[in-house]
Amino acid sequence: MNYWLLKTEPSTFSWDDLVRKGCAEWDGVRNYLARNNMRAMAKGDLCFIYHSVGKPEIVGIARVVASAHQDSTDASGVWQCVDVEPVKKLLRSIPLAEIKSNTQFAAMKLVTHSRLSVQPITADEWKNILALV
DNA sequence: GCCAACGTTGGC
DNA sequence: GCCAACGTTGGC
Repeated sequence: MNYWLLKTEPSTFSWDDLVRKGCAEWDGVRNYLARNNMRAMAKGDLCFIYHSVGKPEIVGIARVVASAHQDSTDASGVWQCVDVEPVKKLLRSIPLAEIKSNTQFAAMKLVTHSRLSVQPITADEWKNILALV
């Protein structure tokens, strides 16, 4: 099983929106690297949901329920998305500042490639983030 | 195929 | 609101 981080602007689609829907297409991604990462995602993989803009922080955990398929918001057929469902909200959101200030996360894509919206997370990073909660 | 111009993302 | 980082576009 692999781990991932999904970024979203809460004003567009927030953690609460995901909980309300129960299951959602992670659509609207228009970046090739992010798309390739989604293609590598398998059913059952776990993802951190990260809120960008405003209050940057990791807010919850979601599970992949369908691997990459056509993005229904894209007519060209170029873009794909996965389906995710909420697993649980973190008891305490982990702010970006806290991740940046901790040297054990220096190699995280969130730090080194801050604009990538779908990122792989290593098992160690996953475990260490959860240890902060 | 290079690179300048431009648009977007997203932290601060 | 500013600006750095980065992706994309298009002229040559």
